[in-house]
Amino acid sequence: MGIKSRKEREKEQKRRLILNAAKKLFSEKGFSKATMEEIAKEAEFSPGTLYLYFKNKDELDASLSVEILEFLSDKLHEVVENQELDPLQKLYALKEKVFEVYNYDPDLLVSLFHLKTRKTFQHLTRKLVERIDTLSRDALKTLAKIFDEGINKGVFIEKHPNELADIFWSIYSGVVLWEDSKKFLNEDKNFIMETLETAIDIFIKGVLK
Amino acid sequence: MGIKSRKEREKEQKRRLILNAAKKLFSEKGFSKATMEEIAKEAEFSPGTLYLYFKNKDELDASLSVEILEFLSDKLHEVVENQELDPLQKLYALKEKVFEVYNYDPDLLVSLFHLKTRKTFQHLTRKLVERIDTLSRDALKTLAKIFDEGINKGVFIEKHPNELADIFWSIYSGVVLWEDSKKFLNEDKNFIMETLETAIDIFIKGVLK
Amino acid sequence: MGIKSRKEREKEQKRRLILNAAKKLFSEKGFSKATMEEIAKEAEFSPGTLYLYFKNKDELDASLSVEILEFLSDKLHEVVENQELDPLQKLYALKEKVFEVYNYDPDLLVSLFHLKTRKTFQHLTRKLVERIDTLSRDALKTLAKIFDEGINKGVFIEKHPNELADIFWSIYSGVVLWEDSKKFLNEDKNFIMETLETAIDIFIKGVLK
Amino acid sequence: MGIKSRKEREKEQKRRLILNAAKKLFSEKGFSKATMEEIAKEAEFSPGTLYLYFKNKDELDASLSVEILEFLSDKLHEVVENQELDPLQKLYALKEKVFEVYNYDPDLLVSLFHLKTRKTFQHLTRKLVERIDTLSRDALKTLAKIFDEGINKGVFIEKHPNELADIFWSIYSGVVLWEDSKKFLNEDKNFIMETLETAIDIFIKGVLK
DNA sequence: GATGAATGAGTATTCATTCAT
DNA sequence: TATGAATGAATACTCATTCAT
Repeated sequence: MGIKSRKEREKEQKRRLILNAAKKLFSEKGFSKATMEEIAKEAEFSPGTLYLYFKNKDELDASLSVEILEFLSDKLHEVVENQELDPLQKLYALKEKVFEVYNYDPDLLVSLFHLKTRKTFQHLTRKLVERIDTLSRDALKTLAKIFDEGINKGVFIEKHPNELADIFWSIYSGVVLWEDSKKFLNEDKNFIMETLETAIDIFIKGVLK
Repeated sequence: MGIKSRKEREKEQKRRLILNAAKKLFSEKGFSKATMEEIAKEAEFSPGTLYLYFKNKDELDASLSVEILEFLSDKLHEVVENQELDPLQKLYALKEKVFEVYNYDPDLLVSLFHLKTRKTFQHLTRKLVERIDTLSRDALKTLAKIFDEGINKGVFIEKHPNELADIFWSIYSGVVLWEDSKKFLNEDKNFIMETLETAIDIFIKGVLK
Repeated sequence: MGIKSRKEREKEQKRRLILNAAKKLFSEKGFSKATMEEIAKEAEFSPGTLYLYFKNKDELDASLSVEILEFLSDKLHEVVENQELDPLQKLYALKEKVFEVYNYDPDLLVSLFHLKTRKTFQHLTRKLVERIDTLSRDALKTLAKIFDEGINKGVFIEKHPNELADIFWSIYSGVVLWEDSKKFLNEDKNFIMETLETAIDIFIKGVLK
Repeated sequence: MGIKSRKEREKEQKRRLILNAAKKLFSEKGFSKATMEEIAKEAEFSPGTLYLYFKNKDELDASLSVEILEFLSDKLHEVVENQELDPLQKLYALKEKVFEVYNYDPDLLVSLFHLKTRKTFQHLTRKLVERIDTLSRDALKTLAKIFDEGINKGVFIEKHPNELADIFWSIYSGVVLWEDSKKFLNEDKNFIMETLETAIDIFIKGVLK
């Protein structure tokens, strides 16, 4: 960490331009229907350039997920490592972080889910698969720490912390994906924030002893 | 309704064979990566035959969702219309139905979700779009009735019944999709039932006044 | 051997149409510069159809070589198994067969050489690689038999029969490839037959004791 | 001719580095499958630099052939112009030269053959095409001189000297290419020298009156 | 109805070549 | 000179869909 050359910074910026273009098109049209040519055009590069930064389409998609997981991971750590909060407060702080993630980019979760529902890691470099794996586990472990602390202090119901962490995450992603999907059945949209808030409140009430 | 000729029954059976093959492959590999040829082979038909029963790939996929929604709708009605249960009992009965659906076919939900995240209904017949829309709304309305009753009787917290119905459904699908996706990160699997049970219990505790 | 259905015969005919188109274009423009689309057009099929008969471009090329090797193999066996000929007569009969092969299709050898100079069998099915290997070895073994017999009978110089077979084959392919290549330096062409005849005569004189 | 500035010498050295890299990769993978980037990496230059020394890929390839032809031409002249040798001795001296060429660089011939089988000179500068043409004809003419002398002195069989020169050359290249190609069918390798020696001995015996 | 061979538009990917630095 | 990032035309290959049998 520390000083990066201008070249490196420029390279990273271009990488991000591509990732942003891909995120936009993947969440607009889905992974399969978004073409590399469109993504290139959106990022204002030629198709060939995409392949200087990403091995192939799958790798571009997966790199997107890594970005998101890294962002989530950071937010989770901020909460867990805040010494001034008790477990319940951490749960509420978590809710705020969840909103923050959603506000930062409402499509993040949808993009992430594309990876998770894709059944094959065949075309990805081993390195990338390992990074995704590590980040995923780390995020859940961090989440589980909060529940562990709460259970130990007798504040939360006695359940395995991992299971609670899974449920918290399921609710988060379930709500976002569900509400997001309703757009296409012509429902009013943008209830996501409200529904999410209610859902997490109900969850918090449910896990209290 | 009423008497169907043998021909009609045979036709329906074949339709179902195709739908089952499609369900299997769509949930295994996703809509885009499953090919019509594979589906045909799985159903023991030739590719051309699929087009005698379904206008195109999108329509096959959507018809699948109709099937699932009809199944879910039936289960929901059974619960809601059972006069002998109070709202809380209905919630627990609902949990049992959810398990029933999952046991009947663990892939149902994954397949349904494919529809919901598809971004275009362009290739579907109007009739089919309307049927999906009606079934979706009906299912949620039915679910909302339980919460409405519970709120009116002062058993559940005061929230909009639709919102609670959405959350219930989000949790259900969120858990299944999340746990399902973990398989690919080499986690132990088949925790779905347990996690689902805990999640719904927490939810029920959370919605009680 | 045996009865083939009309379907099978038709399929084989179409396969041959494609092989002929490929042979023509590969020897005209070389493997890399001949496109699948051109080959399809030449064979009066659509590009997709080529892939119903051959897994990929490499496999199409290799199948071409198999054809040639099978033809050569047949001719060689005819000579070797002719009981009425002594070794020297067989060598002259071989010369005739070589002309026959060349007359049957002057491009055969050039096409075959494309395979031999290609460095990777990676994209070929194992089955095809094995077939090529078997045919190649068999052809050489058959050729070696003639020399073995000649050496045993004291007619030919004492050298390893395999080595003589290799040299015979080298001369054959060397002459054809060399004379063929001269066309592109604007030399008069079609000396191949004459040069080949002289070369083999010199060889035969050289191997006699 | 004469004194070259340091600059010029340096330039020539770099040119040679590129040619060597190209020779290696062209004979390993063939012209089409060897990429300019690989060649650049092998030569420890950047891709752009290659274009400072060669107009394009075809020109690089053709320049390679010129190098080889010049080398071969030198060796041939050494033999032909040696006044102390009679025709038969020249033939044997030629055999030694052939080994010398092969030992100097076993890939030379394979690379040369790439040029000869290339179907288009379109992308080459006229100057280069003419140089290749001149060198090729000169080499053969030189070779033919030996046979001419041998025929005139009544030592060799009565055939057109050009034809004998062609056959000599065919045998040389045929053996090398053939033995080289066998590596890929998993045969033991490095028999080339032995086979070549036997082949030329048989040839010499065959051309003697 | 059922077949499955044939189609051909659509797309990911490669790579010779250029050019701003 | 030398670089190497960027280009974009070229092309192998796929797969939903059709239609003659």
